[in-house]
Amino acid sequence: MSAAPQFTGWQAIQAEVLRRIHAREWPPGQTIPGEVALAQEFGCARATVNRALQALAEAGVLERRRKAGTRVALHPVSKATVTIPLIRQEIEERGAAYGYRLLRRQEGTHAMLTGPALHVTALHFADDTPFVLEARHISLSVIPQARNETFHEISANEWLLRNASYTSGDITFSAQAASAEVAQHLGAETGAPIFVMDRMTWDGEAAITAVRLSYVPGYRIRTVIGGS
Amino acid sequence: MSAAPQFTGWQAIQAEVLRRIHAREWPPGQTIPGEVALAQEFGCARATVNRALQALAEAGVLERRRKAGTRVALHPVSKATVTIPLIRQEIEERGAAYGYRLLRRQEGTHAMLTGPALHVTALHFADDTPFVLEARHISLSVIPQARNETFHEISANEWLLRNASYTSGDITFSAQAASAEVAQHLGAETGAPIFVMDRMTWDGEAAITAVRLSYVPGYRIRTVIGGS
DNA sequence: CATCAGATTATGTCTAGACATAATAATCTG
DNA sequence: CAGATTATTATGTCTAGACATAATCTGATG
Repeated sequence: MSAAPQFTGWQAIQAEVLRRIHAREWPPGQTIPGEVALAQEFGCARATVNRALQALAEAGVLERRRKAGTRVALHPVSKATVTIPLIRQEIEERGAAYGYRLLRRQEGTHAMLTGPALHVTALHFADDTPFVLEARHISLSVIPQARNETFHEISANEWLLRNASYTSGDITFSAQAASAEVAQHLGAETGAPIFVMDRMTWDGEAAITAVRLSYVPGYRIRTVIGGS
Repeated sequence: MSAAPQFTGWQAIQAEVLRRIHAREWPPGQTIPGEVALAQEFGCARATVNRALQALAEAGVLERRRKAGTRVALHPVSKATVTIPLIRQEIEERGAAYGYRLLRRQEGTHAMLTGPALHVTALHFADDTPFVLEARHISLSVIPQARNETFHEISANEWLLRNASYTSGDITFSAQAASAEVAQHLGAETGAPIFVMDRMTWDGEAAITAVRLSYVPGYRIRTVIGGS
């Protein structure tokens, strides 16, 4: 072994490993050579091989366990990374003009939030046509300064980014039938299939905000997997 | 300064950096100290700091540019990783019995695939109730051995995992109104909001398969962000 | 035979130093 | 002063060696 075509950089090694997997040289389930062996074959330091394999493990292509070694994942668990953009950003990236209108703002409570909550409903426009309806609840005990904001000029979406930070969140996507209210705001028929994104964010243990985004019919979210 | 509680491991450093960001010690947009400075402060090697910062940059929390330094991202672009499980696996993880039935299998062509294609329609059940309708097109020029498979016992979903590998893919999620046919198979009303996942996979330049999964009403996909 | 303690081993991570690279800042030149 | 060239600098990556950690394997023991 040697004469190895001098792979330069851990990304090159990652590519070569991927090639062998796709070429079925290392079929799913098989244990691949150890890091030291690969390092010698590729003519590089073990740390370099480690970097490459670790990245592939994170991507779900490999499964690694101490002592047991590294195996090609049986079920290449496709992990698709969906980037959740700012609404304004998403609209402007489509080449449309961003518009915003506050629909309602009132205090109350919410099942998922402790203490008083601020309820804000607003509509985001792309070139004067409704794009997404934002129904949000903000915890006033965690973010009291929200009380002083009218949300008339700036959306809660952006205001929170500037005034609060979160440590974790939870998102679900689903398809819902448009209620009469949602349909009216989005300019759709009642009962139309609506792509809905529910998000909940926490700062440590404290729940900050719960939001439901109802997108205009035809909306789709796109993502790429394995994109080299 | 100093007395720094000996941060051990790059993950600890990552945590500390995250803490400073959340605590607004390093507000969004601000350039944080260079790697050498941090390494000295934390009492570790620069490579360790590098590992931590690189991971955070990959997560979208930091923006790094050579010479310019490292800045806290202005828009914490939430990157949610959605794991796309095998259908069987997803059903069994819900504690339901998996069932499968082939509905149709015929040769033809497909707009996104070059050459002849095999069209397979099948239904996946959870405890005898329909769960998802799979409408798939397989390129016969890329995967000719698909011709010899009846897909009567095994779903195309699983068969492809065992018999083909992909290098890249493209997924879109959307909400669609159930067509009469879809509604009938899923036991839903025509026009009901259906969560739809369209997937396209390639092996290099060759398009392998295009599939549309129409989920039973009420289905939702869930993901977590920032989960430590 | 079943169980537990110790030897083995592959991965996980750190270190200290080095060179590469890209982008900014400074300087020189017409 | 504008434009081109060079110096500087922060990140990107590699190396060689070391120790840590967790599993597995081995063998001894009851």
